[in-house]
Amino acid sequence: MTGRTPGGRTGTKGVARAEREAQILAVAGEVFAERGAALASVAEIAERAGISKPLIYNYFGSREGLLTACVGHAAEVIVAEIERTAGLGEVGLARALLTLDGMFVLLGDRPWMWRLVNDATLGAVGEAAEVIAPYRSKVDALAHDGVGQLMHLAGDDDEADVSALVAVWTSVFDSLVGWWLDHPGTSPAEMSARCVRLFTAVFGLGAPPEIEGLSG
Amino acid sequence: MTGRTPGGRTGTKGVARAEREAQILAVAGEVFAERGAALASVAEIAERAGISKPLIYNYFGSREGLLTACVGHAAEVIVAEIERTAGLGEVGLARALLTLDGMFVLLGDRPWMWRLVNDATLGAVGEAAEVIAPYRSKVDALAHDGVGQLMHLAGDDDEADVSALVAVWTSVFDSLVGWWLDHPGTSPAEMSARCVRLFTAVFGLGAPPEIEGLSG
DNA sequence: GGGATGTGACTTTCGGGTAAGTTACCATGA
DNA sequence: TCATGGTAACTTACCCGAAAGTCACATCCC
Repeated sequence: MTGRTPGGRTGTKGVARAEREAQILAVAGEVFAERGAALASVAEIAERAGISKPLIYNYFGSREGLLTACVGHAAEVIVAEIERTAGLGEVGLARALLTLDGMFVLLGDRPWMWRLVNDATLGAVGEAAEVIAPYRSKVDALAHDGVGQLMHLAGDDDEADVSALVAVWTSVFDSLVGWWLDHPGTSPAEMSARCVRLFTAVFGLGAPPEIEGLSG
Repeated sequence: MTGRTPGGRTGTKGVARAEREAQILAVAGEVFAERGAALASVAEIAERAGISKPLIYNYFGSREGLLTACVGHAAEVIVAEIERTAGLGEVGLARALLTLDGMFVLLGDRPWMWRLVNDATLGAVGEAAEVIAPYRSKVDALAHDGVGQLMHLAGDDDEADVSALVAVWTSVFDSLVGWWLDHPGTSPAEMSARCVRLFTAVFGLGAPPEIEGLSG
């Protein structure tokens, strides 16, 4: 008697387990990315997926489990793409542009993946942080590799300098992808062309002049 | 009878209103920046400040009011500094380096300010978003100005290209400041010197070669 | 009919916010 | 100098809503 059925139907809808799981994962990825991983509620995910909250717990055990699955899947896909382009044999700016281009193509039909993996609130304690750490390490190592080559060419082998430039490059990459995601309707090819123009313009400027007025 | 005093003393501690307000503002700024604006709880702020939660509501009305005060103050200080260095008359990379240097000096004794103003979770709806929007606009306009000069020199006046490069430059600035905040013990002068080295190394590379294998 | 799929209604926890009362400081009058 | 009362500063103990997580039950397909 407790489980009356006034509004919605209860009982199975004939959706296979694997299919439902993939659907939840996709919807959850979008919501986590849109609201921020720490702020999204599983009630909203359930609503957007057209199912009830307990079903999500039935499939993923906990909110943390769901987030972990989303983040793990997205990170794996993204890192694989970065590794692919890094292994193509190009160096320097050419490698950078190839990596960007590959990412634009990859994210074409799941733009939320990038936002999810780079969510700032993931860094907090929790299972998701542990899941994403190794992927972040891999990406950092690849960036360190590429940036190190460039810096060596420029005659600067200071380890702290390389570390700082890795942070900068990672951030440049993120901002270009972010800008692209914020301007839908631009094809990957167009965006890659834009990146080439920007790189050419910026790197064509030459070294900066002497600066006066700095502290110290 | 209700207001018993089992553990801590109740009643005034003789702290003047202005002093207490400044103390709460400073502690709240740190906590908001550390946990993320959307995730920090006023209970933790109260605990770290050594006072009770209702006192904060007495001073700032609501959590939103407290956050707004923190963000507004921090944004004002930071934007003023950026405007100061932007008005110094330098252009291009020299202006960029001066702005960075000024920011390092400014943030020396309140490093949390940067993280707070650039908190990603501030963008969500709420009073704090409205408070920070005009400051963000100002900074964007200044960056747009500087980047536009550079791009014009390089012969690229495409508005979308400029917009994208503004995003990139903002992000580069943020990553350099962030790296510095993550490596305490480095003086502003040392960090500025590092920035000069990095800029010199990167911009000395020259334009990228032709790339093959891009999409499209 | 039995297992897989699915749900309404519930409990629990946590954090924002409030009501009501307590204590210290300080001015005033004698 | 000392009582006295008013006010500013502060706290305990509570309320309330939102979101995580659970339970018993309902439905469908073979």
